[in-house]
Amino acid sequence: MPVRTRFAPSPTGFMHLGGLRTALYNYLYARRCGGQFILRIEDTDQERFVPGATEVIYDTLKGCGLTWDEGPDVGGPCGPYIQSERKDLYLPYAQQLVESGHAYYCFCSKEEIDERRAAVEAAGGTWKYDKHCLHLSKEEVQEKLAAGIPWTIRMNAPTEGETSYHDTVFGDMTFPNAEAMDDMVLIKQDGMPTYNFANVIDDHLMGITHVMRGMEYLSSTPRYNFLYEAFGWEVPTYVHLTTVMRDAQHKLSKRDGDAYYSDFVDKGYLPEALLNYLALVGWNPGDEREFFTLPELVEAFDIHRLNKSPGIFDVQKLTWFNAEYIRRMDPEKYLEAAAPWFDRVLAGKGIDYARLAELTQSRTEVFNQLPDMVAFLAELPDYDLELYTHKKMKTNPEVALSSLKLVRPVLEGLTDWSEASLHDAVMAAIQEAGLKNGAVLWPLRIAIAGVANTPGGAFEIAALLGREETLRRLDIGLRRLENA
RNA sequence: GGCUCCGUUGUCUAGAGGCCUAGGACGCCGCCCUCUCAAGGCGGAAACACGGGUUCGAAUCCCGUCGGAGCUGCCA
Repeated sequence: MPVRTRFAPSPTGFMHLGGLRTALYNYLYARRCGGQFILRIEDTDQERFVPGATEVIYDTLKGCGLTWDEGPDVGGPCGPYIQSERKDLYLPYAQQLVESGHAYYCFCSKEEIDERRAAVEAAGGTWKYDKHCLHLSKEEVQEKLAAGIPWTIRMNAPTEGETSYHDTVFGDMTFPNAEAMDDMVLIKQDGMPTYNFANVIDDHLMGITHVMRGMEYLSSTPRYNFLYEAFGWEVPTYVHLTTVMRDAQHKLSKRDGDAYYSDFVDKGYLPEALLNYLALVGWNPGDEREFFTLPELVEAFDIHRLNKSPGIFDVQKLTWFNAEYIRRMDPEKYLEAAAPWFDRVLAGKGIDYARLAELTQSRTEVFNQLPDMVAFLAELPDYDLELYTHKKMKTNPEVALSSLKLVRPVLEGLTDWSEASLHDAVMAAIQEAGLKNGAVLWPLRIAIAGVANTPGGAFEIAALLGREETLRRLDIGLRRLENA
C-alpha cells in the first residue's frame, strides 16, 4: 500500500513553526517512501475563520519547497480538501454510528451542561458528559428532532476496559477507557463536525496511512481508534511528534512574536536555513551531518529516529545555520538578497553594492542586520573622539591627529581611487614614517567611518565612499581633533 | 486532582550493558591571523535529575522520588 501522509492545519492566518515542522516531516516521509503528501484545510471552527489564511499556508509551504500532491488548489481524487466544503458528508457517518449504537443524539444545551459540570466540580469531582441523553428512547429523540430542538451527536464511549495502540515514536501506549474516553461531540450544533470526528472520517476517506501530528493528540488517540473500530476501518500508523518549545515550560507561542514562519522570513532568515534547523529539532540522521538540502533530507529521513522528548527552539543555532547558508550563497544571489536591505539606508547614495555585498557576505547572520551595519556609509555618525583611542593599535586622539595629517596629502594626491592604489600609497607612507600599521589605519578608518566596527578596513571603506566624501570626512576628523 | 508521556553539558543531540576517562554541533571562554568587526585556524570549560536495585560491569534494564509537558472543550 502506498504511503499517504497529510498536513492538516487550521487556517489561523499564521504558520506556526511547530506546524511547519510537522508539515516537513509529513512531506519528508511521503517523499522518502515514494508516496503522496496531501494538504487538507481543517476549518470546521467557523468562529475562528480568518480571511486569507489559507493563502498563508500555501505561500509558506511553497516558500519552503514543500509541494503537495493533493490539496484544495491542486485537487485530487479525494476532494474537496477543505473541511467546510465537505460539511454534508460527515452527518451520514455520524448517523451510521447512531444506528450501530456507537453514538447518540444529545439535546443538552451548553448552559445545562455547564450547570451540571459546575455542580460536579464543586463537589470535587472530574466532569465528563454524563450520558444524560443516551437514555432517551427512539421516540423521544424523534420528537425532539421534530420539535426543532438544537442537537449534537455524541460518541457513546466505553466506560470500562482499556485501549492500546502502538505509536512509532512512543511505542506501546495503553489507556484505561474510564480515563481516556469521553462522549465527545461528533457533530456540533451548527452542523459542522468536530475536529476529532472530521479527522477520522477524512483520514480514512483520503487513504491516509500514516498520521503524523503533534503529541498533544497522544492521549486522545484511543477515542479516534474507537471511531475507526466502530466503522470497521483500519487504524492508521501513528507517529506523534514532540512539541517545539520556547523554553522548558512554554511552547513557542504567538505571544512571543517568534513563533511564526513569517516572523523569521521578514527578519531576513532564509527558508532553507529555517527548514534545515527545524528538521533537526526532534530528529537526527544518525551521523554527524547537519547541513541538508530538501532532497538530502528526503534521502536521510527516518521516522524511527524521531525523538521522544520535546525540543527547545534555539534562535542562536538557527541564526548560525542562517549565517552559514548566507556564506554559502552564490555571491550574485547574495547581492540580490542584500540589495533591498542596503536600500533602506543607502538608496540613492551611489554606493557600489556589488563591492559592499562582497564585504558583508561573511558578516551577515540575518539580513536585517545589514542596515545598521552599513548606515555609516550614508552619513558620518556623530562619533566620540574616544573612538580614536585603541590600546592595541597604540593610538589615541593625539596619535590620530598626526596620523591623519600624514595621510591627508597622500590621499589628496591620489589619481586612481581604487582599493589597490589606496593601499599602496598609504602603506608606503606608513613605512616611510616608520609607524605601526594600526596607528595610522585605525584612526583613518575611524575618521571616515565614525563607528568602531566596519565591514572592511580603511581602504575598502574609502573606496566605497569615494574620493570626495572620504576627504570631507577626513577633514572633519582633523578639525575635531585639532580643536580637542 | 485523574490519566498519559518525557528527563545526557545553557541548547539541539550521539548513545539501544562493557567500544564512554560520555562523541558531535550551536553558544560561551582563550589563543592565532588582523587597521576594527566578522570569516578562518587552534585549544578550553561544560552533561548522564536523584535514590534504590539487577549485573562481574549501567547513561543504557527494573522500581521509587523529584522535575517538566500533554490531555481532561460543541478549539484544533
